[in-house]
Amino acid sequence: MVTPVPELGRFAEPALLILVSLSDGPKHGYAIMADVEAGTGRPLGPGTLYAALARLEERGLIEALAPVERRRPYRLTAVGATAATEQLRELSEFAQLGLRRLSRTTG
Amino acid sequence: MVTPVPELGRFAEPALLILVSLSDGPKHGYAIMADVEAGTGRPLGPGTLYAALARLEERGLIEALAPVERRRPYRLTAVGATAATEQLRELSEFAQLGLRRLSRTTG
DNA sequence: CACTATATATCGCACCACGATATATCGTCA
DNA sequence: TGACGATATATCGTGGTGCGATATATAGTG
Repeated sequence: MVTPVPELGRFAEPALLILVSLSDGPKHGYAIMADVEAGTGRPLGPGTLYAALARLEERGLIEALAPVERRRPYRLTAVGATAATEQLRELSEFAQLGLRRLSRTTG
Repeated sequence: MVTPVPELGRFAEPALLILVSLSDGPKHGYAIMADVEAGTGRPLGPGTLYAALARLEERGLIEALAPVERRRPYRLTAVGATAATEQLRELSEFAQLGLRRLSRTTG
């Protein structure tokens, strides 16, 4: 049997998943989908992906590179890298706090 | 000046924020709001809170205790604790991965 | 030649985050 | 006592967006 633990909504913001994927180096949409699914075990469908990419570019966190064949690669901007780093730091801190508390309770 | 780094959407799922807050021990809504804001620096308004509480109870991740005065406290269930722990572990792992990648890129 | 993988795009629905607003009680200070 | 701020819960409306479904097209492979 799968799903031993009930779903607790989303794992992380699709936007953050994308930024982390791009922190590896520039990638195009389809590669991001594959990378995210491989890295987190959760699928990131095209509907979610391309909408999020458009928003991230619009907000200057990523930027489009010259298309190669059919591929439309994106690169993390400095602003995007900073934003992602900050959010990940806070997220990590939060996760540690939560795990500490939970292990104290659960034993 | 504040906001040196642009907003990157939500910080974490309100549901997870609530579960972590309750991992400390039972709390009522208003106390959760204060706790979350104190712990993460981000406000959790009543609209978000009470809707999320209802959903979490419905799904068996938290349970209501007997009201005391005006207060309606909630407690984390065993299922909720397991779900939260699992999600936090994944989140932590993801954050570490992201930070490792980003520090490699940024230098 | 058929089928799968690669690749991007868009639509529509449903969910939900969240500010605003309402209501009520309690404490306290003038 | 009366005003005010803090405590406490509830609900509504709207905008944002997650995400499955669908469409389209090309490249590779058996």
